[in-house]
Amino acid sequence: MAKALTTRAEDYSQWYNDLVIKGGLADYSAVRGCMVIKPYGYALWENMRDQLDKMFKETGHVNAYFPLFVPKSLFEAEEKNAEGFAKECAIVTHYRLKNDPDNKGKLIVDPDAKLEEELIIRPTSEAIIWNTYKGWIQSYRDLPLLINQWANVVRWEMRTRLFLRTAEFLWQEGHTAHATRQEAVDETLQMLDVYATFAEEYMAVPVIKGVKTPAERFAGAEDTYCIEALMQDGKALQAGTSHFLGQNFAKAFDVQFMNKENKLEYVWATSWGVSTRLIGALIMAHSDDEGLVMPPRIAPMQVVIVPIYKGEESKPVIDGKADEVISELKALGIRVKYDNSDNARPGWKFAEHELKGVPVRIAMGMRDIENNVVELARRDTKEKQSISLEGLAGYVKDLLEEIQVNIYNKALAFRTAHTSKADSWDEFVKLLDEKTGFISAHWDGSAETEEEIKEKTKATIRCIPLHNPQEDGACILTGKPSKQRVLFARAY
RNA sequence: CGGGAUGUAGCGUAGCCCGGUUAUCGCGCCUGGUUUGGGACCAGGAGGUCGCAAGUUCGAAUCUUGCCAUCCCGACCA
Repeated sequence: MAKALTTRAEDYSQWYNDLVIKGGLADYSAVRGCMVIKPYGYALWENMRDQLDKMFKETGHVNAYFPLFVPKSLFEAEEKNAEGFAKECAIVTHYRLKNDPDNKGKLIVDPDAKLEEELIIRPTSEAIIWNTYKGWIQSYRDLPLLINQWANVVRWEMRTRLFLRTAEFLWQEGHTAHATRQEAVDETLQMLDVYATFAEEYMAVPVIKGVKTPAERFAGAEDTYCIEALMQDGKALQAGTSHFLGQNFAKAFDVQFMNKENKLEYVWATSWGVSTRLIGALIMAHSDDEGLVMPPRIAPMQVVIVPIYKGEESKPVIDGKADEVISELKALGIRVKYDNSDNARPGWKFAEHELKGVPVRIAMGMRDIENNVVELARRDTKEKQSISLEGLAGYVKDLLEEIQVNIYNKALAFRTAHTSKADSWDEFVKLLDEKTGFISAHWDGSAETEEEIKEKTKATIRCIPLHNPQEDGACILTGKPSKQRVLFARAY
């Protein structure tokens, strides 16, 4: 029991930290508020990224790259956007160091190397991108412009948490320009669907699509759409956002195009992004007290094979059989690792791969080979069974799909069990404290009420779900009339 | 930036109140060997600016002051 994990019940935050660090995904770095993504965590991110990238390309987008630095004058061009991010920006003021004359071996900032204009390290790239788009768009023939960027951004957060909120994080940001409002709105909703599909079908995390209230809206957007996921501690996590930016950025950066009628018009814009925060969502949605649970479709390792040697003479026999199984699995496109390292015994390897969340484990010893079987264990249910070597690869392929579906259903059942309706303030508070999760309740639509509910309970309106049924009701706080329920939760 | 706590080996820790040989223990690490069906065992070994600085003292991990860092709770947030 060398690597005992903290359990969910003992300390949820510690459990999460243990999973990230001991599961080998990431670690704290020497830089305050930043993290190091370790190879296993990065492999997971690469799988997620590749799939998302494929989906972006299928919907007509291309990738490009824009500068890390945003001159302050560009940054401040769209006022609301600038104001929204101003409090969390890292700023470059100088471009040179020099030897400290008073302290040998130390460096100081060279006061002669002060920049005339400060550079903001991008907290998001709207400003630099729209400044660039201005030069790319003249005619309706240049539209739509559908570009995505894979990048890092910096937001100087007060408090950080691995994957969920770090000072620097990896993400993708799509920035599109369209000739009409409708086209831009359609794009915004299309990308929201892409995110929801990715979350549900690949990450096995059920999400609710919705629109944010004005108070929760992205700085500079006309509408912010989001996908909201529920974590096992009953808190919600915003897993992705898609913004309809209207003509705000076009006007701020003077991006106009000549339409078919030979008239100048401002373009319509969207932006949308998901980040490494998705990894945090994945961890908290599926993992258990034994460790991570990786959804097979994006798991860095889908299958691990552990040989169980008995005496030197068994090694070539087992290795030989394992080689056959590995080539069969690989032929079906399955990511498989043969863990024949000699520095850990089988029990240690079992526990280690459970901690890392590998969906399927195959154990092979002489006993199995004599009977033409292997021991197959699935991570999601912890079930073990003996399976014939005949047709094993096909069986594993089907099993991986079954596991994918099963962990999605498990997460969905959890969310269903933690989604309730509240029709009075008392009921609302009670549900929030005792049952936790999403609470569907009436709200009078005012920012003041939203704020007061937040102050009293720490619960925020996560979203107004799309295709929300309309029904008459009374606001849980003020009793004023309301036309629809909105989704409340405490959130990360 | 406000309130609270904590800094001892890669990790987790004892010692501190009440100053006194060579700083404790576990895990991990290295070497050799025996092992391998749920986190092996034996033998040997390496690893420390006790967060930093100053002070008190014959003597400081221990007491005092200052600084730094981290964590938790707020505010902020993908």
